[in-house]
Amino acid sequence: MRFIFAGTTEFGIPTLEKLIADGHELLFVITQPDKPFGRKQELNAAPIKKWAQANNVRVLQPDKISELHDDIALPKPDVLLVAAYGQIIPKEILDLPRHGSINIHGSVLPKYRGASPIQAAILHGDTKTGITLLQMDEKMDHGPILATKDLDIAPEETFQQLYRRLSELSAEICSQILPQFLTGQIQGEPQEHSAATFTKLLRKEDARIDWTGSAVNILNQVRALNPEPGTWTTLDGKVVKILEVKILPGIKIELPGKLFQTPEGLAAKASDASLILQSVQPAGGNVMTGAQWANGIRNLSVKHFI
RNA sequence: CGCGGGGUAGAGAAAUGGCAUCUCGCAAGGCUCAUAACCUUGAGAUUGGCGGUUCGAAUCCGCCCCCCGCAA
Repeated sequence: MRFIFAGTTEFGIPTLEKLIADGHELLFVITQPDKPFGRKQELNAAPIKKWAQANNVRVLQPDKISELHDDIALPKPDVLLVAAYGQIIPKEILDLPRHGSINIHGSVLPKYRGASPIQAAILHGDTKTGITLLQMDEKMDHGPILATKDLDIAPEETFQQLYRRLSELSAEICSQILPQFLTGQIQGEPQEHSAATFTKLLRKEDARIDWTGSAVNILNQVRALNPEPGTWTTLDGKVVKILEVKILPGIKIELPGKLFQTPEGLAAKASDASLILQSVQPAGGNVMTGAQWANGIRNLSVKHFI
């Protein structure tokens, strides 16, 4: 198989490595242009670009992928494989390769179409998710399904852990399914569109903790949204990131967001239970345990998150 | 020159020109049926670095190094 890969995040790396190990030919990689990043507007290359450079693979970084019409058409690739590219790809481009374009999606479609399927699964407290391999059409995550693979979500699993496991599962499914698709042994099955659900792009406000919510919801939010965009709340008007929490059953205090000491460390009250703050980061400060943070807070007993 | 917070004992924080303090941890001892308890004592600091102002600088001024939040 001769293929082109389009992707930006590290999600696609295990898949690329697996496909190359299987003997498939990677023609080149398409990724987003380098963008100013960080406090000093430093230019930072996307993870896929770094990987490609380290492996002597050609990298193209168009502002719009349609600029690459000829680059994609001329080498007559078998497929264009897309994973977390971050741009809408027009149909003219999708149809260029002999067998069209294939997308790897981090959920079992038609559930969680859109930008943040992995976060959505954790956020909703799902116990199962998976990977879908689908043929791309003009609508987002809408095309015929070639294959899916399920994966159980562990109760305490974080976004990063799940993300990594799903990226490895992607490598498996591509290695197994793509060759069969090219030889016609597998054909796409249309999705059940009436069952489709969608995930929105996560915004900063989605990551703010509502202390009047249930402890389980807050736990899921913390698991799903770290490190990006980073779950947060405020104390005395200053932002505090909440990186890791554990549920502490029982209600002792009425005010939501109220801070108090426990044998296991600093905790804060939610509506139906409390959360032990295992790892926090005040604005301007380093990551620390809740207990360490508490050592420096004056009048802790009258403080509460808002 | 994108906006902003910060560097003080092993950790987290006070102290805005005058003996460097508090909480946690650590060490020794005491009290308790018991402890995330309490009491006593102790060790641990060149206050990021260099220079300047001053009788006196963590504190004021200048330069440099480093860490981080926002934004992108």
